[in-house]
Amino acid sequence: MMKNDTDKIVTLSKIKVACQSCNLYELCLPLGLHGEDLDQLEKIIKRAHPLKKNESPFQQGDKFQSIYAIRSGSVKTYTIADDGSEQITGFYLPGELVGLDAISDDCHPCTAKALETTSYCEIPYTALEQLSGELPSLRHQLLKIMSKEITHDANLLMLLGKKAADERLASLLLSLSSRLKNRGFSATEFHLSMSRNDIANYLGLAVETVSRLFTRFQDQGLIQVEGKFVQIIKLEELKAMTKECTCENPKMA
Amino acid sequence: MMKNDTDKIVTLSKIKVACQSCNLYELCLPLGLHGEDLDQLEKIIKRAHPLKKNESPFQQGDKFQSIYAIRSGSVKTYTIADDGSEQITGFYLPGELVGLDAISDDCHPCTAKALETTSYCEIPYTALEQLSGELPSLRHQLLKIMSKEITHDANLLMLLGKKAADERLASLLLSLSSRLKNRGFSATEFHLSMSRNDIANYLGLAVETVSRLFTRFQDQGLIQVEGKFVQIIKLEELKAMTKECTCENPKMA
DNA sequence: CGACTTTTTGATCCGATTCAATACGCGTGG
DNA sequence: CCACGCGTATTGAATCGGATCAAAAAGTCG
Repeated sequence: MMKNDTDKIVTLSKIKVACQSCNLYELCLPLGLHGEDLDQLEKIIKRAHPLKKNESPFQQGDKFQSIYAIRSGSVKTYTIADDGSEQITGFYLPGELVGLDAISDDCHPCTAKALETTSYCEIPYTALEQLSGELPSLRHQLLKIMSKEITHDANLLMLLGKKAADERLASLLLSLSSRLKNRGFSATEFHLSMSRNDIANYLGLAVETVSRLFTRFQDQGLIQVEGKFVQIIKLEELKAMTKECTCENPKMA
Repeated sequence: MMKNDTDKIVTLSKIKVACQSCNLYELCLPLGLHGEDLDQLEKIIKRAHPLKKNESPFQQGDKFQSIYAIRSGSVKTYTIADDGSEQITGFYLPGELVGLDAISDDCHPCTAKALETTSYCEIPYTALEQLSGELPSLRHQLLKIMSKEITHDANLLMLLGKKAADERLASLLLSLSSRLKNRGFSATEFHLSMSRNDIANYLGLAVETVSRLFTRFQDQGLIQVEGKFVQIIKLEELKAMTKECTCENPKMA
């Protein structure tokens, strides 16, 4: 915890530190690598300057070169439709990989943008793919992470497909909570780096609805909100909310 | 085309035929393999009896063993919530891989069920992962396919997140059309193997809405429907529908 | 401090669900 | 072969949730 905050002020010398000594190395790219394997991975990873808020590591349409591992901060990814409207496709927290969706077409299908000051590592993909041929554990983890992304998306699909507005917001809060928890942060108190607008966009709701929901959740004693800070009071009730409310199809076996 | 239909009647001897001589081998698992590489892949693939309608190659919660490649027919995948309601997460057509979402947790997060008589190949995952360490082209394709699944899901997210009912149905029809086209089938005339109920469930709509939309699309001259047979008349207009109707957020840069 | 953006709150409106009923398709058995 | 029954699909009318429109309040930043 000595560096959650200090992390934001990164000097060049600090940046050059190797994965081995990076305090986040077991979070970011949780590849379960050890010893030599880790050495090899380190060789291909580039450490980049931290992004300032609203800066982008890559833009929609850019040629695909690298995967990005978030070390601290957060980013959102979004696609822009022909008419200029944007759709947020995901929020990424420390320890998560951004850009996996670019592998198939060799070109980024979305733009990533920092929601706050964000430091990350860049992993050239060709090298990663090649290296994964040599290291079974790396290969295993990489496939696993991609699979997780698929599962995650599928869940979200379900969420957006048939969930009511309140269930959607509850799901997002729970998702953030559990992901932060996995990375060693508090599961019940955290800071929303994204705006209400971003949340609304992501959940497929109007900003007004999101705002009203936050108020309602608070009135119901489920959470405590103060601007961007959220405290989850009744985790279990929130969970129940996302599950049971499947008010439809109680017919089929 | 000598086997689209005859395919459904598969004798044991036919099943034993190798990938090399399988007329679908370039569709199913489009891995771009040749010669020896293909030989090696063949060794790990199991051919299974075709599924009859409503049969399942795997159930939600089953231990993850294999990936399944559809050769003919189609399946749906769905998850069952605690309350028993089901959410369809995808439809899979010939040449597509089912079960990739199970890699991360080593257990299938959804059930697959045949929508019609369906033949498939079973690919033991451990062997596939290991083999992909030896064959760069296999590794490359596998990652590519998984990435595509992620992109696909993300698109769907966008669709369900903020699209109106008509745009959703249009998107589904277009998705089926383009996927069938890629596999050498007609892009404009096809058979919907899933029920209206399945479609509604997948798109997050009420059955009645789906039904009304089919009628409306037909009235508008966009498609021709006759039960499960669909003919797309105005492909371009359907496409336009899914794009432009992003009536929201015309504000942000 | 003042201009601008983000968030909240209120009132109205519309699309999609829900409820209800009828039509169709298909397999079974008379 | 047709009658029957059950599941699936279509169509109509009423209701409700969330979007939209409008405006005030709270942050943000130069």
